[in-house]
Amino acid sequence: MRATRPSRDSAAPQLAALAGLFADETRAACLLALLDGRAWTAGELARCAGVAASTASEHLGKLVAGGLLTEERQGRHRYVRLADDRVAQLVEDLAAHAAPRVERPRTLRASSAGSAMARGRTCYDHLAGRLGIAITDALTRRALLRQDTGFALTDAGLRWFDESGIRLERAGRRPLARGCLDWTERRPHLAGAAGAALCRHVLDAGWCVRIGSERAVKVTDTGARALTDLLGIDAAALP
Amino acid sequence: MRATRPSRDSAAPQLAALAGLFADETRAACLLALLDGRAWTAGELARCAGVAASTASEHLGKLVAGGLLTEERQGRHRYVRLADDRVAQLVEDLAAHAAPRVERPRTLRASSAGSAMARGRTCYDHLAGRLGIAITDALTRRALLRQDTGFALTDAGLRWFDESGIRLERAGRRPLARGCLDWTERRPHLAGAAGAALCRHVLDAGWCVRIGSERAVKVTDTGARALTDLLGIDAAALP
DNA sequence: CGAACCCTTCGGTCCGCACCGAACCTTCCC
DNA sequence: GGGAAGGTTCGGTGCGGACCGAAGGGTTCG
Repeated sequence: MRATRPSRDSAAPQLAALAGLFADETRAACLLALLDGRAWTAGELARCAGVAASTASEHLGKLVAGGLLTEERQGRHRYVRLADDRVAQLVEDLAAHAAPRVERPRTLRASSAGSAMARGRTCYDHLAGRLGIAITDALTRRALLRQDTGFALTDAGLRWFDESGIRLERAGRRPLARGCLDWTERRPHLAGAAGAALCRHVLDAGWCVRIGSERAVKVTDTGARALTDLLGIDAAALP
Repeated sequence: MRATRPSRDSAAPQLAALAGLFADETRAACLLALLDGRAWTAGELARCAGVAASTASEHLGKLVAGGLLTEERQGRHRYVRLADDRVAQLVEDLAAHAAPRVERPRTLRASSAGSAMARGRTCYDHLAGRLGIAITDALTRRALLRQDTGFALTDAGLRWFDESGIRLERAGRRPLARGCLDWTERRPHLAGAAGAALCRHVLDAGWCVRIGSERAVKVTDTGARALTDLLGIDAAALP
């Protein structure tokens, strides 16, 4: 048994316990998969992580008990999803710090498979990849978003969301705008309540569609026109 | 041996490995202690964490190898500090997520010892506690800092730093302003390059002094006057 | 009702690792 | 030079936990 000194205050055990939830390859793989913001069944995650169903079940139990996931049982299925945007942010932050290297795809096949994700994808509940960066940059160029002194919408930005018919959830403690480091672009894209609202609108309006059942998304023709109109994004620059 | 499925991409092992560095009580205690931004010797950290010197040495080796700490050897001493502000932010984020409870001090002694920290302290390289919050609020009230649509300095805020003679480091990729969740106040205070510059100035100008060798700081009389002049902070409201 | 399916619980195995004390190295000081 | 102090390396110990397969409980569907 280890000595408990007074200076070892109560924060360290809690920090270690939280980190311990991430500190397993299988659980990490589950959390990364769940970063798409959707609910997965226990079996899907087990296959995704490459472990037996019983093993995955135990891991999910720990993640739920630790407050990182919420579960929803429907019939014989157990759906789990990330508990909230704060957890998603934590996973993103850790992943961004863990993978500081820019990976060059080795083969043509890997390159094209990866590039669908690199072109555009969802990151929990907002847009990422070159698409997310292009939108974030366009907002910044039009002085709707301010990145030089921090990360915040401007008054013009608030008006733009209002005039575009994108309703912002200003309730709750979630920040309106937040920078989220993009894995592939290594630069921040728009996250927070505004990023979520924008992503929802873009998907609802049919400006973007999901590719298969993956996180990758692609811009539709309507979407390209709309983005050009609203943000002056050059259609040729869109992924 | 576990099967390595294709879907278990390269990110999960890296994420798990990084989290593993935090997932030990002793290492967590070291990282939290190092959050004061200063360099500690291996022996100090060993005593702080309540383990043998040999044990601490091994832990520090792992943290350095993992890129979380940098070391500097001087004579027979081994000084370690957090590698950079990104690491500090990661520790803060994890700690903030791990300790969602507000702890009520049990004894009078603990209360007074704790309240020095609660009144004002440094958090890596910026100010925290009620002092940090008071300054952040004052900046916000005077429209020098914008928190309602994200977290960024305003143009007036840039001018204020310039006119106050607080030089901002705008080089590097570090954001100028960033919100850092305050442990004791449960609200964000100013971090980032601006928070660091402000903290440095406040200490250099003698507006605040460190209490003993701890993280806690207290406002001097000169400091109280200066803060009232510059930011309109009510001296009575200062900790 | 029985079969197929999804998930969980339970035993049991095995590996990793946090820990300590002892020995050793280096630096500093008398 | 000798001794003290800070730090590291090395064996050895013990616990925690990740894993699997088998068995069992619900749920759905034929």
